[in-house]
Amino acid sequence: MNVEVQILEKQAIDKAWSGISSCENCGIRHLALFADLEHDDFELIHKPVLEINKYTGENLYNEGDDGEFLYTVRSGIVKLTQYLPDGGQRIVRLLRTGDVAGLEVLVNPQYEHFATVIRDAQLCQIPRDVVERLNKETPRLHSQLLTRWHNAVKRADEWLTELSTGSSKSRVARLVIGLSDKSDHSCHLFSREDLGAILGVTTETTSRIIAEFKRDGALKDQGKNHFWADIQLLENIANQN
Amino acid sequence: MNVEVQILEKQAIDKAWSGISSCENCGIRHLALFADLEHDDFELIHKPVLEINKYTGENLYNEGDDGEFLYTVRSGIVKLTQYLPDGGQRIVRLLRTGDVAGLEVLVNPQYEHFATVIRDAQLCQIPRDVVERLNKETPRLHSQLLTRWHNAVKRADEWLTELSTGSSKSRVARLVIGLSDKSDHSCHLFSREDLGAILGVTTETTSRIIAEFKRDGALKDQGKNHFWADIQLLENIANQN
DNA sequence: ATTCAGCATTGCGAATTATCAATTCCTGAA
DNA sequence: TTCAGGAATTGATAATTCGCAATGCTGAAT
Repeated sequence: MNVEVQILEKQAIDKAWSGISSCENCGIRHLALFADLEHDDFELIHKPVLEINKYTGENLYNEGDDGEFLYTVRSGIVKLTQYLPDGGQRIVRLLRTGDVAGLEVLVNPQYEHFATVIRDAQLCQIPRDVVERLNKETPRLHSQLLTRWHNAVKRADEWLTELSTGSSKSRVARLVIGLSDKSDHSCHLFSREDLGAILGVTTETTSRIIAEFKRDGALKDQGKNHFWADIQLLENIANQN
Repeated sequence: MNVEVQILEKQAIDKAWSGISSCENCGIRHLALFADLEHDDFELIHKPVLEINKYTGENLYNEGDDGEFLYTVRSGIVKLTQYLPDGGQRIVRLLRTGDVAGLEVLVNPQYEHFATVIRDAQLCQIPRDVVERLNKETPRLHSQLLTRWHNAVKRADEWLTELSTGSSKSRVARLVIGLSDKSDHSCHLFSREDLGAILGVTTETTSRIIAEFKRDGALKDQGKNHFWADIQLLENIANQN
């Protein structure tokens, strides 16, 4: 490697430290893929990691696309969707702060879902090369990767047992609980359509149930899909019927 | 390490090569966790890997148990089940030849499912220590582990989109297709109860639909839950309605 | 403040699925 | 071969959920 290239890379690294994205000093690093990296490891980042903003409704990538980037969610929420041949769709996971979208491209070159922002998000766009290189050169990424995968499976399993088992009412209740902040009872929901696609239930059924929760006082509407949630009551609903 | 221990270990390794379980010469190694290991790596196996037989209905481990072993499925089928607080149960995955049960103990010390044999199985019982040691000492296990996890997620996602979305009839059809051997149209099903727990549907509904498939000629009963399957017809059923 | 478009809600009849209770069918053991 | 017990199937009815259409609500733009 010649000197010029070294300088360019050094600059890129400096930039990464201070400007566009300073992975090493990242505020959410303890949550992120690079949590365990050490100072020297960051020098292996030879391509820029961009910090990007995406707004509700915007798309990160499509199933089948060539997977050039991984995305770490800094804030906001991203949904991963899959479609059936007959057009049926299903949201298979929600990604939140610290989660990674597109992990699969480390194993397979194509994305396996449609990734769409459903709550304004700040993301780190990490070139696949960078992660592959780190994965090859430092063992400190391994355990994070294993943990990530483990987590994805665990969540998928929970999704299945909690959100796809039982009556619609129980399932909506469990979902609402999962989207609630237990400390202050606040709850920010998505469109009824998305909620339905998470639960495998029609938009109307979801709407009816949420409207019922409102009438029963399990949810109090505060506008813009913000609610106050009676967690206890919702848990009762979730565990019966 | 003293000489005696070394000898014991050497014997254990020899045994592993020839007797109880010869991982290096394993007939399904290309499918198994140890696929990429090289000759020297096998010396790192310091505890015996047992080959065990389990019969339908037998249990491998329970959720919450201390995860002492991982199990590679050599033949047969193992179901992984999770329970809801309200008693509802859901089969979240089926493991077949080459799959590993209990991978999660590499990340977390407790099993996350109930693992039960639902078709007579031959298994390799691998002490967690062994895998952890290999994971530490040889990079050749990493990619297998990542691939395994990736696979588990992929399957979980498919399970969700294909087996938990759409009408019961479509879902039963998709499940039957998935359990069919496309080359000879043979299909070996499980109890209606297990099929129901896979699909999140009652035993009776499952039974009715399968009985209907039999009447329609989509399935031809050959006794003991063996069937001949009209894949094409089943696919039509799966993709409509 | 008004308007409009996109969601959310609701009503209603149809279709699906659950539930409970028989029967019938198999299968493995005697 | 017979028999007992578990599993599968079926029936009848209730409960749930869907599908479609109509209506209501909300927030952003004018």
